[in-house]
Parts: sequence; C-alpha cells; structure tokens
Amino acid sequence: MLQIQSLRDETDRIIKGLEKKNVANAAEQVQNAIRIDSERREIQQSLNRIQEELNRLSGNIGGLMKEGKKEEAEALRQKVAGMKVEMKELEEKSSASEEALYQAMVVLPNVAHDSVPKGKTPEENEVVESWGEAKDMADWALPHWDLITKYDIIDFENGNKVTGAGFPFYKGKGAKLQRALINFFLDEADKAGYFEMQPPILINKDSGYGTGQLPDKDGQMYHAQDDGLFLIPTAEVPITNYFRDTIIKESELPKMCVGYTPCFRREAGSWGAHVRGLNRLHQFDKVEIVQIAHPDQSYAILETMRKYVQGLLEKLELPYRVLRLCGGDMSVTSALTYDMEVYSAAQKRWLEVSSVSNFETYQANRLKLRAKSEETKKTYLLHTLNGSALALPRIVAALLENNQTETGIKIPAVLQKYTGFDTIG
RNA sequence: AGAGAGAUGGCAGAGUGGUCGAUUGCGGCGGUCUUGAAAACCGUUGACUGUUAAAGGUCCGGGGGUUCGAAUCCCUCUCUCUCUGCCA
Repeated sequence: MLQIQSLRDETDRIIKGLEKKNVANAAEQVQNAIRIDSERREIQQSLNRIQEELNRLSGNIGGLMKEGKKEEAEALRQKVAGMKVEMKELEEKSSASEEALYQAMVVLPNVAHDSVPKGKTPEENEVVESWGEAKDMADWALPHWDLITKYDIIDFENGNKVTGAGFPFYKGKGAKLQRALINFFLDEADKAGYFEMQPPILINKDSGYGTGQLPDKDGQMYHAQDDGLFLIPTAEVPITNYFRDTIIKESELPKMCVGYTPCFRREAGSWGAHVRGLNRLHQFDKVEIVQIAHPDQSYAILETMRKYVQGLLEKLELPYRVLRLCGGDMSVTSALTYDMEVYSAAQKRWLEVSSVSNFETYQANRLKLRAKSEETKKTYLLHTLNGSALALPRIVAALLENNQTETGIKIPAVLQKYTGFDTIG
C-alpha cells in the first residue's frame, strides 16, 4: 500500500507513476484519497480533544473520591457520562473515515519507477540486454512435452490421476535433474552471500496481506479453509513476512535471504494451448532470493540481483534476454520489474524464467518493516526486493529442448557434479 | 486430542479498577573516572499519530463489553507453556 504521506507530499509524481501503471482517473483517485485523509485528520483531532477532556475529568473524579468529596464526584460523573455520547459519535465517524481512506488507498497499485516504459501489453516491454545465440534447431528437434515422454522423465498422466492437471511426477533422471538444479541454485546463492532459509509453505492471512496477495488476489492461492491458511504461491511470501513487524538495525542492512520451496498456483482461467507441458503448472519448484534494503540502496541492489540471475543463466548456457516491463505488464505491487526470458528453440518462443522486482515501500508499509536511523533515531520504511533464482519448470523445458541431440539430452557442465550423469537418453 | 497455567517495553520480570505508557534488573546509548579497557557511579533508552515545534491522542497477544476511569473485571478468538494421550 502506498503511504498517504507521499500522496500529500509528492502528489504529481504519484499521479504520473500511477498513470504509467494505467490506473484510470489517477489524478481523481489521488485527490480523493487526500481529501478523505484531511477529513479524517479533522475528525481525529476533535476526537482527541474530547478524549483529552475526558481523561482530565476522569482523573478529577478519582481525586475527589480520594478526598471523600462524594457529591462533587457524583456531579462530575454525570457530566462526563453525557460527554460520552458525543465521543461515541466521533469514534464512529473516525473509524468510518479510516475505513474510507483504506478503501481509497488499497485499490492504488504501486507507483512505477521513472525508468519504466509506458505501455499496456507485453509487446511494449523494453529489451534491455540479451546474451547468447537464439538459434534455430534441426527439423527433428522436439518440444519438451515430447522429450519428457520419449525419455520417460516427467509423467503428467499419473499426476492427473493422483491429483489433477498441472501436478506432474518427476521420475528417474527427471527427478534427479530437479534435485540437481535446486542444489545448484542454492549453492550459487550461498556463494553470493544469501542466507539460506527453509520457510513454511502454508501462510496465514496476515502474511498474504503483507506481501500483497490479499485482499484481492486470493483466487490465485490454494486455501486450506478449515485452518485459515494458504499454500504459498512463492517463497517471497513467507520469507518477506519473516521480517513483518520488525525494526531492523541499519548496520544489518541489506538482509539477503534465499529459500527453496514448492510453489502453488491455482492459475484460474489462464489455461490454453500455449501453456502445454511445463510452461504452466499448479505446483512447481523455485529458488527465490529476497532482499530488504535501505531506500537509498534498493535500485543498486536490484541491478545486482538481476546480474546475479543472469549469471545463473549463463552458467547453464541458456540464451536469454532481459526485459524491463512496461507499466501495463507489471504486478500491482512492483515499482520496477525485470523479466528474464530464455529462448526455447523447439517452441520458437521466449519463456519467462525469472522476475526480479523492487517493491520500494509498497510491501513494507503493510508489513510494518522498518529501520531506525542512527542519526535521527526515527524509524522509516525499508524497501523490499525479490527475484526468482530460478523457477525450475521452464529452465528444465529450455534445457531439454536446447540441449537435445537425436540420441539424448546433454546436461550442462556445471550441473554434472550435481546430477551424477552427463546425458539423459 | 484432554486437563491446567499463561500472553506486559530488545530480553527478564513487577503490577488485580484512579497521574501506569507502566516499578525493577539486564542489555543498548551518552557521560564521569582511566594511558586504554574493565569495574563503579550519573544520565538516557518503546511504537504509532499529531504539530513549524509543542501540546494532545492511541497502543500492556487480537477483537468486543462493563465503568466517569481498565494492563487490572467480563466475553470471545489466537498463540505459548506444563502434564496426559498420539505420532513422523
């Protein structure tokens, strides 16, 4: 959630940033929130004055009682009881205006960073970098959904039977490849200074709210209703929420964490021909990096995070490009997002394998994730960032497709010590 | 899952209706002393809101209630601990 303070202080910048996110009537919405807020503060102030008076008189009653002046105390008590009606009214007004402000604020997405290109569709994303050769493949080259059947390493049929669509079994060398990738990603993150965590994969409502999945995107998460818990869509949720309601020492910044988890997404209404095979699943594995940063450092850190992810793709020898997402393709909570896409020659398309974002204070505001300044002793909101490093299924798809020969699939050199084999076939 | 106890500031731990936002200890920070450090002593040390700054207001697990007044009484939810049961 945005901070009302920044709507007041930087109205124009906020409106511009929201317009880039294609918010309809951004100026009106912002002005409306500011208006509600100033009404809210007025009500708050009258309420505070009444409370002050009431506190004072109540104290007086106590004093009179002690001195044994019963009649005076009784008279005062009746006067105060009358004031409570007025206070009750103000309290109701106050909470109504708080609710109105919340409603006005919660619908606003994060403000796009200056560098975010305008645009509505993925076609308007900006390619900022690319690496490797996106070459064509021979006629005999197969898409991964045929390769996994040919080598019997991933089994959708039995996943269908046991659970349902989008819940495959990984088998034999397919399972080993998954395990190898997870370990490779975790080891690399460790070397880069990330602190490894194994978070819970069920989260409560407060956590879903903290990182922005709730209140409105609960349809994307699996819900364990009896217990009020949700299966995580990404490790971002538990790891970022680990820092919820905390005040971090400036000397401990930035916090760098990495975690491997399965991820669960209902993906309601997003199925079609282009999501065959591993391109979209209900359950998949991902290694996620999260950083908590000082506001002055977050954009430099965002760059190091994306370079880190690019390094992983290079070690895996996968040709990729980096996109700076346009306002219309970014998530609600993000201020700037880079997507990493790997080229799949056999599918002749780019596959998104990682998304690295800076959320600035949008999540931190809900999380109450703050630091305390050494100098001014004041608390301030931190910036949260995260990125996939990396999501497994599309990496597997790209590895299978790009490294296939007529007789088998070659395992990239860096992975061989993890898999224990150099070919699937 | 059953029975009981409990939830207070970074931590420990007082406080059962009236200057309690909260005694005290530890820790942290500043200072005195010291060549330096330790010890000792003195001071300081929660968050949110509000204001130019103040004043003021809110917060003692969450929510609701009683009362002129609640950390303190009542209801409810959540969580923790101990014992019993069960079990990777």
